[in-house]
Amino acid sequence: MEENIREILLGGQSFSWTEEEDGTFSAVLNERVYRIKGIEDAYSDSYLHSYFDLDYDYEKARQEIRAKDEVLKEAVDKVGMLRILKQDHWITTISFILSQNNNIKRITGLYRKLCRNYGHEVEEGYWSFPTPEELSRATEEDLRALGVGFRAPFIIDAVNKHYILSQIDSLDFDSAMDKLQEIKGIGPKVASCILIFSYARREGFPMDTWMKQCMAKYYPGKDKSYFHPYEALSQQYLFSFMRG
DNA sequence: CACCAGGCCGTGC
DNA sequence: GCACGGCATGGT
Repeated sequence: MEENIREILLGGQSFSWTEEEDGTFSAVLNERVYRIKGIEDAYSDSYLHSYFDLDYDYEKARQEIRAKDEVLKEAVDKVGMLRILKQDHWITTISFILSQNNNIKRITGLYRKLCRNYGHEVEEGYWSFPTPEELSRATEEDLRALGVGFRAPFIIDAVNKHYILSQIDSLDFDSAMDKLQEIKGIGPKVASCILIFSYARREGFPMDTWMKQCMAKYYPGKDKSYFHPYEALSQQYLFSFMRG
């Protein structure tokens, strides 16, 4: 089954990627520019090997999710094959703080403004996402001027508490959720996105507006435990299905 | 003009 | 514990 690379990179789990005119996807990660056409381009690079979680059997997971019920079958067949990325903790944290009460297009725009204004140029025209230290130069007023709105103080708090992100790996899921929510602007939904999309915690099940609709319509009375042990990947298929 | 977008915070009960 | 209004911005 061919991977839905566009949905994987642009469908709402990452805001780092740009689709170029020729169909190449590019992103600044790991202090350099990566350009790929498909997953096959990731196998020869150790950073991308981890980033695309190539050691996990997504085909098997997909088949088991597909066999769960008719809704998931339709979702999986329509969406194709998804992966869940293992992204940088810091980048993912700020990305999903930006995501609250926002849409993917505008989140991507704000992400790029942060890169252009506070990151550094690793190649002509390609800017890195700012480190906590780089972003600490920004005041709340600076961030509001960029257009992040009421999320400005949340970003400042994340800069001040970024050390939290190195403490997550040693915690169980519930403790990790609580720990991330010590940062202002991070609630249950954003915390679960961070745990899924950068800590490979497959039991996360973010409930955004799309998923609330989905659960009310197709899974009344059920919760994330129904999807065990594929909570995160099932959610990702359903999210793409609902938006599609 | 309204309502929505990968929600959360502060307040009130 | 749960319900509610407010919140910046841009798109429909």
